Formats: sequence, structure tokens, C-alpha cells
Amino acid sequence: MRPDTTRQVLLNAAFHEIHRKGFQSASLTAILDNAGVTKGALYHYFGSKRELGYAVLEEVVSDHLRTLWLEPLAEATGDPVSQLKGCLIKAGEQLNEKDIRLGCPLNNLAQEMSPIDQGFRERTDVMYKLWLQTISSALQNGQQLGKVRKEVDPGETALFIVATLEGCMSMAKNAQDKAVLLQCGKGVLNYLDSLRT
Amino acid sequence: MRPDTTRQVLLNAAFHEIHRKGFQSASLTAILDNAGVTKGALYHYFGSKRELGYAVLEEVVSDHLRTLWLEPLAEATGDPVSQLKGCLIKAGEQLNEKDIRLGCPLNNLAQEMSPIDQGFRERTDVMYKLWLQTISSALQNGQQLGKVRKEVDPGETALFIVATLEGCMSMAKNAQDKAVLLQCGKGVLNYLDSLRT
DNA sequence: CGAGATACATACTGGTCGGTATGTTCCTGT
DNA sequence: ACAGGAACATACCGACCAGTATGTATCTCG
Repeated sequence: MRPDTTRQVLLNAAFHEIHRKGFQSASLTAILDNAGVTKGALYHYFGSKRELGYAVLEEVVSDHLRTLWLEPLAEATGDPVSQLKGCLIKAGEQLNEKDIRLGCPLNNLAQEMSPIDQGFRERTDVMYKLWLQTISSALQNGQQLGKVRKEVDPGETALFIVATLEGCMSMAKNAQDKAVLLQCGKGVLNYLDSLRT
Repeated sequence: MRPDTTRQVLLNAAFHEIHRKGFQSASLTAILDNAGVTKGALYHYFGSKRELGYAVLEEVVSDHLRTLWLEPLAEATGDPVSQLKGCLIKAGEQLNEKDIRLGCPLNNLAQEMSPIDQGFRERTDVMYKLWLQTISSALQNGQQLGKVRKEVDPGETALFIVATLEGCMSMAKNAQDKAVLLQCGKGVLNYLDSLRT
């Protein structure tokens, strides 16, 4: 097997195991079994379980964030509300029942680890700040182009939007019901429309 | 020590340990040390770690929910928006920095355990449904009394409110910053006002 | 062609975990 | 007074865990 392939296989297996069980309860043995490699390989590429977790955040999870939210919002169409609604709908469509039961990988890790591990907290914090910053900039841009109401505080609104998104995912995860996600998502869509001029 | 006292001490110690570490990573030994009793006492009152966790949810966490949200909303003042804002402000005031770092106990347990343990899921689900139902009824009552806009769908709105609340707590927990909670809470307060006639 | 480095595999270790078996004290009902 | 159960305490168990030490095959470079 090619070296970087093994590393990637390990990262993917780790991502799924962590997504299912959480970081602390994720079993290295289970990750190894799923990846089809042995402990020697793992500790060849990662110094510890924690470093593996950091790498999952920095490489796998941040990729998801980028493709789902950051890149679509970076296109300067000038209508951030439509862009945000598009992201939301697309994200909702591609989530199956299992994904909903497992919840948002970023939120899961942030909730579990931020109070007990500074390294995780710094990394999730960077990602959230990027997310917020991207939405905030898009809203600001929309204001300059007259698409978004001037009274809207971009930073505050971005925070509220991300909070509601994570909240919707949480409620749907606990209810284990996609209908809850859709109903809650409707609330977000209405709120987004209220930002329009 | 009185029998029911020991049980209560165990429940409190378990609640705090679970709040800090999550259920799966909560150490029975740590709980025992904090409670000042031994393993014999614990297994005299609870059949397993899991049953202890269930009891924490049903007795400790549900008490918090009741006193903070359910009972204040049950008073039929006829103005649910003011009631909700009052609950939110009161809840925000009594949270110190440590509470914010640890997050909402109900949400923590729901997020961690609902995908991997049906018993936890059922119990958190009951509590969320109670919460949603109480808010929904209050909104409906407010509509009949002309305090809340008729177009508001009580159930959908209750879901959106709870989602945003949990989302705000999540964002503040990850940021480890009460300012984030307050800023996010402002967004919720604005939204609540938008429900008024 | 050899030497070191890379890329793993296997076997093992100390520690922690939830859970149990057994012992002891005290209290209560008869 | 004494029998039985409630309310613990102590000691121990097997399972699993992250991490390590060591071995080995392949590949690269001089």
C-alpha cells in the first residue's frame, strides 16, 4: 500500500469511529480493524491518539466545512441570503438518517473536547471563527450591494445563524428524525429571509 | 449517614462528574471519591453505571429543567414572550464561566448518548418533548389572548426557540466566553420580540 | 551491492475500567 | 433477645485501553 494512502485510510477510519463514538470513547483497535492496518502503522504516522484526533479535525472535518459552507459563500454573487439558503438546503439534502443520528462532526467534537483539551478547543475555535467570519463577510458584502438590510449587524447575525444551525442539528440528532431537521430548517430559512432588504 | 442522603450525595457527585467528563468518560471511582462513599454503597442503590446515569437524568437534570423553564412558563400571565425572555435572562445570569465551559447538561447527555444508547435517548427525548410542549402551549395561550401573532405556528416556533437556545449554549461553550452567550442571547431576544402582535 | 531509512507487523505492558463476591455493622420487627 | 435484612465497606476480577519495544520487509540512495 502506498504510504500516503495508508495515512488517509487511517484518517478516514478515525473520522468515522470518532463520529460514531466520540473521541474519548473511540477505540484505536476499532479504527485499526476498520482501516485494515495495525498499530505499528498508526503510531508510525501519528504520535498519539490525541494527535490522530487533531489531524482528523484539521484535515477531514475542515475539508467538510470548506466544501459545504466556505467555498459556496466565497463566490461573490452579491446575494448572501440566497447563498446561505442554498448551503442549508444542500446540506439538508445530503444528510441521510444515519448522519442525522450522528450529528455534526464539528459540533460533536467541540462539545465533547473543548472543556477538557485545549488543543481540541483551539482547533475547533479556529474553524468556528472561520465559519463566522465567512458568513459575516458575505452579509457585509450583501449590505454594500443593497441586498441585506443595513440594520443587520453582520457579526452578531453570523453568530446567531451558526448557533441556530448547530441547534437544529442537535435537536434532529436527539429526535433521530429528519422531519425535525426539516421543520427546524424552515425556521432558519424564514429567519434568513427576514434579513433581506 | 441517612440512606436517602447517601443516594442523593451519589446522584449529585455523579451529575457533576458526568457534566465535566461526559457519561462514557465519567469515572465511577471519581464519583465515589467526590461523594465520600465506596463502591458498595453505589451498587447498593444503583444496578449499574448506566442506571446511575438514567437516575441523574430523571432526577437531577429534569429538576433543573422544571425549575428553570417549565414552572415559570406554566404561570398563566398570558404573555409568553415576556415569560420566555425572563427565563432566558435569568438562566443567563446564573451561569458562571465554568458553567458556560461545561455547557447544558441535558444537551451534553443527549448529544453524547442518544446515538449509542436507547435508554438515554428515550429519557432525553421525553424531556425535550416536555420542554417543547410547554413552550408551544404558552405560545398558543398567548395567541388566544392576543399577545402573540396568529401566523406563528406554536409547535414549529417552540422547536426553533429550543434549537437556538441549545445552539447559543454550544457556541458559548466552545468559545469559552460569556460574551458570546450574551451576544447570541440578544439574537434570541430579538427573535422572541418578533413573535409579538 | 550494501547501508540506512521507511513502512509497517506482532507481541507485550501497566493502568484503568465497570462489576462482583464477601464481610461487617447497625437497625428493626417480633 | 435474636433473627433478618438494610446499608454499607473492602478486596478482587477479567476486559479493555493507549502506548511501546522489537522485529522485518521493502525501498532508496550512494
